[in-house]
Amino acid sequence: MSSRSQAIADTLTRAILDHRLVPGCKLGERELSEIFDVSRIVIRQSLIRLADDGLAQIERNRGAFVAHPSMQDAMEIYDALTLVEQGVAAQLSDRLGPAGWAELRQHVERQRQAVAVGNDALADVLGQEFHTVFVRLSRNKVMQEIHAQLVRRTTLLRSLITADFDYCNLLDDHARVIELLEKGRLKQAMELIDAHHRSVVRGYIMDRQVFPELTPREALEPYLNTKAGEQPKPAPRKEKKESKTRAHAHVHADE
Amino acid sequence: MSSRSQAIADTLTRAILDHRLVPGCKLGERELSEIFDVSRIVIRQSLIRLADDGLAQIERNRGAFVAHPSMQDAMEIYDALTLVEQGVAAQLSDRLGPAGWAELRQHVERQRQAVAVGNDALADVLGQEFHTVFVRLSRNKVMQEIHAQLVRRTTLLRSLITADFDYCNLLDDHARVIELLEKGRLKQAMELIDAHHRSVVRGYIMDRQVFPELTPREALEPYLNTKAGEQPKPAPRKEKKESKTRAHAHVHADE
DNA sequence: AACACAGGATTGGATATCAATCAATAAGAA
DNA sequence: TTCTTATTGATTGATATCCAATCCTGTGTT
Repeated sequence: MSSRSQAIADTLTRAILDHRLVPGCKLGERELSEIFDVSRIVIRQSLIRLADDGLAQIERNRGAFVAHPSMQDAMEIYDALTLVEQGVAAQLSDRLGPAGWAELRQHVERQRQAVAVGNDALADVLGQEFHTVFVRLSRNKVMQEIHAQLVRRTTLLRSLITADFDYCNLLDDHARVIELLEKGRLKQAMELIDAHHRSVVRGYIMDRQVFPELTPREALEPYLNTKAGEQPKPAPRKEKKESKTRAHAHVHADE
Repeated sequence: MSSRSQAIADTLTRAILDHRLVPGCKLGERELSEIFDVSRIVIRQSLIRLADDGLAQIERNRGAFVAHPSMQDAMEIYDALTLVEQGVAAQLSDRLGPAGWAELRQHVERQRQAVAVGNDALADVLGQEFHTVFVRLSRNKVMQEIHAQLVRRTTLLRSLITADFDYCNLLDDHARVIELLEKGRLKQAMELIDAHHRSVVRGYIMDRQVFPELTPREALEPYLNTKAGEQPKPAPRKEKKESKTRAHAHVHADE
C-alpha cells in the first residue's frame, strides 16, 4: 500500500462521502492523530490531500474543516460535471464499440432489477456507478480522475441539502441516454444529460447550518476496526428526522 | 500568504513549467530542504501537492521525481483538454456577452502585435494565456482549476519533446475560433479546437531519455533570490543545441 | 454594555531520532 | 572472469518533542 497519509485521506474521504463528516466539521489535527493513532504530521499530509481534492478547506492558523460549498460552488460543480459527461458522451458516440454499449445496458439492467427487488441501497450505488462506468469507457484515465473528483464533490454537496424533491423522474435517464447515443442522436443525449443534472441542482435547498450530529471520533470509528480496506459502511444517515420527503420515501440519490 | 509548503510547491511548479526541472529528475527531500532552507517535512508536503497535481510522482521508499508521462498519457491529457475547451466553447457560444467577445479579440490582437514586433517570448506567453482567458470567461472557478491543471501538464509534456515541427499554421487558430463561435458555428469551432490540439500532439516525438542538464540546486536558484513572488524567469531553455527546428526558428509553443 | 487584555488552545514549523527499504558496492563461489 | 550473495550506505516514512505565531475566549475594567 502507499503512504499512511493517503490511506487516512481515503478513510476521511469515505466518511465525508457517507455523510458521517458533514460540511463545516472541524478536523482537528490532534483529535485525528489520536483517532488514527498516528502523528500530527501524517494527519496534516492527509488534510492537504483532502484540500487538494476540494473536500476540505484549510484556513491558516485555524485548521481544516470539511468543505462547505456555497450554492454558487454547487452550480459550478454541476456545470463542470455536465460539461465533462457531455464531452464523454460525444466521444463515446463516435468511438464506442458494441461491447461498450452492452456493458452500459447491462449496468442499467442491474440497477433496474435492484429497484424491482426493492434493494434501494444497491440501486443507489449502481446509479452512482453508472456515471463512473460511462466515463471509464472513454479509456481516458485523466478524464476519469477529473470526473471522479467532481462526483466526490457532488456527493459532498448532498450533505448540505434537504433531499425533499422527487428524484423518480430521473430513474430512466440513464437508459434514455444510452438509447439516444446509440442512435447517434448526440445533441438530444447531451441535452438530456444537461437536464438530468440541472433538475437535480434545481432541487437543491441548501441549509446554511448543518448539525454535526456525530463527533469526528464517532464518525470515523466504524472505519477503524476493519484495518484491511473492507467496506464497513454502516451508513447511518440522518434518516431519523421526520420524513420530509414528499411522495417518494425511497430517495434515489442518483446524482 | 498561505502555507510555506504551498509556496514551495508553487516554486517547484514554476521550475517544472519553465523546463528547468525535467521529467525523471529526482526531487530528494534532503536536497530540497537544504535548497529552500526548510525542514524535510515542509518539502514532503510540497511534493504531495505536486503529485496531486500530476507534476510529480512519488514512489514508495524511493522518493519523488518530476513526472515522466508516457505517450499514452500525453494523448489522454490532450484529449481531456480538448474536451474541456470544446465544452467551454459550447457554453460561451450561448452565454457570452459582447464584452467577453471583445476581451477575446483584444487578447488575440495583443498577441498579433507581439508577433509583429518580433517579441516571441511575449507572444508565447499570450498564446498560452489565451486558453486561460477563454476558460475564465465561463465564470466557473471549478472548470478554471481543472483546465489550469491540464494546461500545466501539457506544459510539462513539452519538456519531453523535440519541438521540431511547424507551429505556424496554428497561429491564427485562436482568431478563427472566436470568429466561428461568434457566428454561431459551434460545430466548426469545436472541430477546429480538436484539430488545433490534435496537430500538436501528432507532432510529438517523445524522447525517452531526458538529460537533466541542471541539478535541482541550479534549476531552483533563480527563484530563491527574489523572496517576494516576483517573476525571475530567466528561462534558460535548451536552445543551446544545434537548431533542430526545421524551417521556422521562432517556435511558438502555443499549445 | 463595550472594550481591552491576558491566557489557553491550536496550528505551522524545526529538530532529532528510529525503522524499513532500496541501491550499490564488496565479497565469495562457480 | 562472471555470477550470486551479503553488507553497507543512503533515503524515505514516521514519531516525539519542542517552539513561535496566531486565534479564540473569558475575564476584568471602564
